[in-house]
Amino acid sequence: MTGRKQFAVDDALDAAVRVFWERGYDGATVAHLLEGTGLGRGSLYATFGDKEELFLACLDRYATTVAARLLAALRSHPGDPRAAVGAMYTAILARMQDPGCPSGCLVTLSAGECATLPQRAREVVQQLIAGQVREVRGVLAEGASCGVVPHGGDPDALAEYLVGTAQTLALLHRAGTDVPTLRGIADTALHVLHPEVP
Amino acid sequence: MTGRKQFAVDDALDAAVRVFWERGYDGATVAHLLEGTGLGRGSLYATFGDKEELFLACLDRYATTVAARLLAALRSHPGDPRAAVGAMYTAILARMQDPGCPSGCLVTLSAGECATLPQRAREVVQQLIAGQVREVRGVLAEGASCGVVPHGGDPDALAEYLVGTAQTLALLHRAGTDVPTLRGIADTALHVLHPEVP
DNA sequence: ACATTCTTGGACCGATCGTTCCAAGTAGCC
DNA sequence: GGCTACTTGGAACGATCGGTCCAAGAATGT
Repeated sequence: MTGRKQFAVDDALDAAVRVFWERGYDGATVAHLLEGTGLGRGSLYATFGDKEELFLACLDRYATTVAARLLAALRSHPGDPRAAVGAMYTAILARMQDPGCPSGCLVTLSAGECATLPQRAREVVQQLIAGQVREVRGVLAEGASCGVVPHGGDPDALAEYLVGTAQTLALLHRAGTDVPTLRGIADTALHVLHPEVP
Repeated sequence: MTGRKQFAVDDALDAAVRVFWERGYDGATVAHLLEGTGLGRGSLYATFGDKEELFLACLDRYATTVAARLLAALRSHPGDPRAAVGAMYTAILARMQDPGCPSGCLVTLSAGECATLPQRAREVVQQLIAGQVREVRGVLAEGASCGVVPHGGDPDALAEYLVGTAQTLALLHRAGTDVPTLRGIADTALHVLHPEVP
């Protein structure tokens, strides 16, 4: 029919990300992916390989586009960990109010699916979460050297806790919790960085 | 072959809970349920109806057995919300170290699956989460009247936050996080109930 | 103009999904 | 001991799953 590709690979990838984001790895069928991307079977398999490979490509795409914006928010307040993490939470909540965006977070969704995920996908998901923790830990360390993080406990646990809270927001959003309630949860979580209270 | 039932319904239900708990609603096939319960197709369908009805029965069973134990821990420290929620977290973490128990929590797992769950199941999951929040809110209110909860913000948000943290523990456990790390997260989260710090 | 290379949509595949159905057989009742 | 009511395991069902294959046709190079 054509000779050269009739579509932009990145556009199709974005569409596939959206399908997985809406339905999860198991819940997204190839038929859903075909409908979402607008591709035919031949094009999809020739371009992306099988469902697992496509999913891995989608995780990567998600990390470099969607998650990257959250990371930018996190880094936008150097030296002030509370403002940095707060900005990340705010960015997450803002995205949830975009009706064009699926609910929750692809990484959180996939983390819940870990038990039934292909091994490579499970490993990538774990790496993505570990990467988020590493980023937050970096921000905290930077702030601690400026004397802004007065927390007395384990800094590693603090970073995991803050990332875990972000995943809580995504999970509860997926379960139908409204954004104002999530805002309250995020604000409450940030009190840990604030022993002297609001 | 028999004339009267050859198995205890509650035992079969417990086995089915375990299967759903391990693989989620979508991931658990009827074949898995047959293997897990040891029943034949005829017995399973005659006793529990279709997969959705069985799942609803499993959610109920889970709530009245597994979740009930966590609730008991929560209520075991009347007047001391921090000890109460801490005991609940400890009970969650203790269960995770039981090798005979699937990882995470059936409710949390199902919350992540909400988008692809049958409507009635989704509603039940939301009700279960709302019930947990109500319980924690009750404990907090009881403690506040005793002057133990010094938090200045929204008490509803505080309850949702504490339940959300429990779900974080379950989600991260499912994703492979080890229990000591989860312990650190739980301890960090409890600092919110402790403005004057450890 | 021709041959080659690549893309494309759909037909098609075996496997597996959830569900229905039924012959075989047992327990309880009169 | 016959009759009814019930349970049971497995056969079988249509639908759908992920994946393969291929004829048709368009772009490229010479």
